[in-house]
Amino acid sequence: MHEEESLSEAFWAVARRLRNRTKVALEPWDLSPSQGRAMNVLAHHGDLRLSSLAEHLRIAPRSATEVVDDLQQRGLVERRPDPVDRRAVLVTLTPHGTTVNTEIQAARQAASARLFAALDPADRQDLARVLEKLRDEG
Amino acid sequence: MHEEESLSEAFWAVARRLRNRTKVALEPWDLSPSQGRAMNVLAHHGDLRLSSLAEHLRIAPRSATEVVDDLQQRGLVERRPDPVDRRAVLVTLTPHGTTVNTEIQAARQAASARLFAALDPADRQDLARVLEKLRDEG
DNA sequence: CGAATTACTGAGGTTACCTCAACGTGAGGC
DNA sequence: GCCTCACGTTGAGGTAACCTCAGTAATTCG
Repeated sequence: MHEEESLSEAFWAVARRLRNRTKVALEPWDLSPSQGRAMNVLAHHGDLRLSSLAEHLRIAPRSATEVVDDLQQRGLVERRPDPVDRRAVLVTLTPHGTTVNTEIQAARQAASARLFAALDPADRQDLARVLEKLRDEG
Repeated sequence: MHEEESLSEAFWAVARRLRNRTKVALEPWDLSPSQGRAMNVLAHHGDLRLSSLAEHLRIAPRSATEVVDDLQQRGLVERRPDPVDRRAVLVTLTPHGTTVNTEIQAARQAASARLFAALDPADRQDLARVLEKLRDEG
């Protein structure tokens, strides 16, 4: 009866630990959540219009302008005119931005690896299997 | 090599689903995160001084005053003088607050149960076992 | 041409916190 | 009984990371 409750409690307890570690690992870059996600979205999708970047980040276009402004000031991102629509702006990672994003992902991965390292291979496999079910079904 | 990365990715994907569901389930009460947690802390610990409630919530005492103010206005919580120290204030759930907290926990549990229901008992046990390790060790 | 779209800008608002300083009251040490 | 410290409250002001609304300029499309 209380199985689900303790499951979600345990889940959140682990999530909290994981979040703390990645937060600490990401502090050196001092990026807001949206800024970090923006870098990653751009790394995966290549150039994006400001409007579609906003959609990916689920923030208002007005806010995306500021996120990109900040990222651009730091030289992580640049604006280019869209060749097929001169009203539009394409946002791209600069080479430096690509490097930084790679570093950030590495730090993030290292942080979580340190937590999951407490598990033996069998546990990791169990966890991976169950998480996949939870992610895909339900 | 990429095992930890996908593990944490899967973990966060599941966390996101879980968070969305509980958020939706909790909307009817319109409580801030700290307010919700405060109710729960009080339900578990009984009376608490405002200062120790603040510690439990990891917020500043100044902010705890406001959280309790709001909860009190809604009749979920009441302030009583501490019998052993008349400077101090004890915060308690009212009967109504206890009821509401129970309802909230039920809604939260129902929301997560719907997700974890996708698992068969063996998977649930595996998950519980692995999460416990991650929560306690690491 | 006129309407719609794209992004930028400014102004102002929101939430959920924070710090700092001051205040009234009460507790405890000596 | 004094002095200092602790407890909660209050006010003022600040912050991050968003939001909406309104208006502008450039451009595209029917």
